[in-house]
Amino acid sequence: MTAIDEPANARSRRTREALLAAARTLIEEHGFPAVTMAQVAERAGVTRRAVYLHFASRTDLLTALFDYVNDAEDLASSTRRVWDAPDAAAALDEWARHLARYHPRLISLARATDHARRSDPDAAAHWDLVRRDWHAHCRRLSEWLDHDGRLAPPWTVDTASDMLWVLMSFDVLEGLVVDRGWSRERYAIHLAALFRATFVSQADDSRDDASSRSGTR
Amino acid sequence: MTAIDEPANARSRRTREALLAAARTLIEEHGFPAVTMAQVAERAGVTRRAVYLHFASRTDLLTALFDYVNDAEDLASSTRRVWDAPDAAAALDEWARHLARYHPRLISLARATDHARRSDPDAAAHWDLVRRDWHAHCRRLSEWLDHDGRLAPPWTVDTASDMLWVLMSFDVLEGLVVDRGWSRERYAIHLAALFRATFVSQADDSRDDASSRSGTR
DNA sequence: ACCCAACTACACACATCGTATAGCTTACTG
DNA sequence: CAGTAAGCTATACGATGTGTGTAGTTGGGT
Repeated sequence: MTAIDEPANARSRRTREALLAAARTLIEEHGFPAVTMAQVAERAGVTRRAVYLHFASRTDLLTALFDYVNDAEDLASSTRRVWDAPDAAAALDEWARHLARYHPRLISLARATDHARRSDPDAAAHWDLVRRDWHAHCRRLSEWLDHDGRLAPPWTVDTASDMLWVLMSFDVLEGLVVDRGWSRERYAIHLAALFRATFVSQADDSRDDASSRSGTR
Repeated sequence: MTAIDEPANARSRRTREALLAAARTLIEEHGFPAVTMAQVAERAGVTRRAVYLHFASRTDLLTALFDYVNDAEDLASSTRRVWDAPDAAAALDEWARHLARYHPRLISLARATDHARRSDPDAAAHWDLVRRDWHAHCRRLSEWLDHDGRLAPPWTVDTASDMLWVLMSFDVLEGLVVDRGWSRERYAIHLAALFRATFVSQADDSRDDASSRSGTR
């Protein structure tokens, strides 16, 4: 899906990258609504018409950019730590750290995509795919917690998944990190505290072998 | 502030109301980006030009509409229950119920305002005022909890206020109630559970006079 | 019956998206 | 090292939407 036009010209590939880079910096500087195709073209050093030779529409450019950044920023290595955790409770901590580590870089693009999806069905479809994927992660965490017997009442796998999922909201992240000036560190710590207090039941932690009992492998 | 143009004509007042009602239903049906001034005018039965005799811009119409609905829906009576609670922990429960009771009616308008503020400084300013007001509520709750000696670690009044504030996010509400199909009841219960587990320390509830000790009056 | 505010009818300037078309340039290929 | 096709430019166009300008018409209040 990423490499549909793979056998493209060298020049073409360069222009495409320049357009994506231009769009990215412009969006991060001024926000998506303020960024026009003309501006992207100008910053990339091409004609406005040329942009449409690479991207069918403004929305198409945005979604391609989102995927591009998602790939470039090495999402996989950040989530691996979550699934490598010894038990579900530790995984939840890592999940909070992952959100604090990885998502801040996506804020402006996520905002842009969220903005676009309100007026464009294509953007909405793309955004839904991304969020569906996130929800699967949250479900996996909830199931793990449940399997370890540490899912606190009144939570079920379903409700915990949903709640974890909405807590990934960029509104939450942006509100704290941007509007209220929280550091990523502070964000990670307090989000982890919220997760733990809310979803993790106080099991017999005195038994030190508890972690080995419930490992993944 | 609401009645700046109070001495207006009877016809003028009727038209203004018709425009607000038209805009409201249209936004709730199709979302703000899809609603044009021409459509609002048509539904209200006036000329597009006439809309600009009542509202300086599309943003102005939106913010006026937000305030109008906020007043009409009787916000005050919904929040009163929070501050009438016997103690801070109960107030937090009421706060969750308030959010589940009152905010769903505002979803489309809040989405619209949030959308508009990305591209319009005036909308951003108005939205900031509303959110500042919300933050004050959250701070009051946190201070009450702290005063009752039931603010759980690692929370401080500052951090708890901020976290409570971002949890008011319409992303959270919309994600659960719209995307995941939660009922308001379910939303209220689980939000209250999250609040309680996260922010309220397990105090000596056995002492039944604890509530009387920490009342507001 | 009068008058002024409120509204209409219509035209304009401007921004932005997306498309069309003819021609020029650059990179690959034989 | 030419030839050629892909990639790009230059320029124009249609469609929508916002917000303004202006002259004329209507209706509510006195």
